[in-house]
Amino acid sequence: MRADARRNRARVLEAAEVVLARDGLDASMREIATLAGVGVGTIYRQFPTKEALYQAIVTDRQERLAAMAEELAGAADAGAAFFEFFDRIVAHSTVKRILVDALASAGIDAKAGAPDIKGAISALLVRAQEAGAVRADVGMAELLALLSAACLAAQHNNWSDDLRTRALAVMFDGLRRPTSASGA
Amino acid sequence: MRADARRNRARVLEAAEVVLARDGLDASMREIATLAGVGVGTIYRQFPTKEALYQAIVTDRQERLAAMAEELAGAADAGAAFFEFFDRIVAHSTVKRILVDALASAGIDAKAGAPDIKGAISALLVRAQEAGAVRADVGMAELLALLSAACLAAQHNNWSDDLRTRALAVMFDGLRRPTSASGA
DNA sequence: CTAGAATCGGAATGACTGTTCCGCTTGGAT
DNA sequence: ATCCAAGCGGAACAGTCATTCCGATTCTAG
Repeated sequence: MRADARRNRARVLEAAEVVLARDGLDASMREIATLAGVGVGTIYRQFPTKEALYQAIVTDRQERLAAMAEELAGAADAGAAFFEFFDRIVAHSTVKRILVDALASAGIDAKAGAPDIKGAISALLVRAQEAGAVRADVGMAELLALLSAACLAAQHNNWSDDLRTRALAVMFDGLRRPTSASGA
Repeated sequence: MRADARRNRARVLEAAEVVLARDGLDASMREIATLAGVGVGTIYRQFPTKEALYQAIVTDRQERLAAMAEELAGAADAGAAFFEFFDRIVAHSTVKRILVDALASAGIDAKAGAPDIKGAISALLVRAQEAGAVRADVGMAELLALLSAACLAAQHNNWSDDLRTRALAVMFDGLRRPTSASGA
C-alpha cells in the first residue's frame, strides 16, 4: 500500500467521523470527500460502499467502547464503575450520532464481528450487583434498553450536561432499588 | 370546498399517517399519494409542502395527546394516572414514529400553535407529587427527558410489550423515591 | 342538462444522491 | 533519471426525491 494511499485513508476516516457525527446516515459522500480534501473516487478505492465506510467507523467505536468497559471492570468500586460507564457513554452520544446506532445495533442484534461489548457491559453489571449497588432483578435487556434510551434522547434532544446529570440520576435511583410501591 | 376535495383530504391524511408512521420523515410523497389512491398533485392542492403535511399530522396527534393527559388528570388515583399516561405514550410510540418527534419537539421547543401538552403533563406530575406517588425533586425538564428517551428507544429498537414494561418499571422506581445512596 | 370553475392525475422539472469510470498524476523500485 | 502500476480527481450516470404545471375530468350552481 502506497504512502499517499494510507495518508488519504486516515483523512477520509477522520472527515467521515466528523460529518457522520453531524448528519448521521444522511451525510453525503461528496461532503465527506470535500472535507477530507480528496475526490469521491478516492473514498471508493478504500471503502466499496457508503455502508462499508459507516461500518468501519462503527466498528472502531465499538472497540473503544469495549475497551472502556473492560478498563472500568477492574475498578475497585464496582458500583461507581457501573454508573460512571453509563454516564460516560451517554455524555459521548450527545456529540456522536453514530455511537447511538452502534449501541442500538449492539443491543438489538449482536452483529457478527462486533467486539464483545455485551460481555464487557454484562461484567460491569454483575459486579455492581454483587457489590449491592444495583438491584438484582435487572438484566442485560433492561440495562441496554435504558442505556440506548438515554443515548438516543441525549443525542436527539441535545441534552445539556446539567439535564443529563439530573435525568440519569432518576434512572440510577431506579436501578438501585427494587420495586416496593405498587406498580402502575 | 367541493365534496370530492374534502374526501380526498381525509384519504391523504389517513394514508400519510400510515406511511409516515412506518418510514418517518424519509417517506415519499409518491408513496403517500399511491396509498391514498390520488395523484401527487392532489396532495399539493391541500398541503403546500411536505413539511406542512407532516405538521398537520403532528398537530393532530398533539391534540389527542393533550386530550388524553387532561382526561387522566381528573382520575381519582393521581399516582396511577401519572404512570399510566407515561406507559401509554411509550406504548403508542412503538408504532408511531411521528409521535416521538412531536413529543421531542414539544419538550425541547414548545412550538407555536401547539396545544398545551406541557400544561396537561405538568398537571399530572404535580398531582402525582402531591399524592406522594412521585418524588418532589423532579421537574418537567427531567420528566420530558425521560419520557422522550423511552419513546425514542421504544420506537428505534422496537421494544416488545414485555421489555417496555420491565424497562419502564425501573424508570418508575427512580421516579418514586429520591436519592439516598451516594451518586456516581 | 349544461356551462364553467374547481379539482384531478401524473408527466416533466430540477436538485439532489451513491456509485462508476477513465484520463491524468505520482510514488518508489530500478 | 526512468518507468509504470497504483492511486487520484471529479465529470458522468442512473436513480432518487419534492415540487410544478397543465390538459383532462368531475362536481355543482343555474
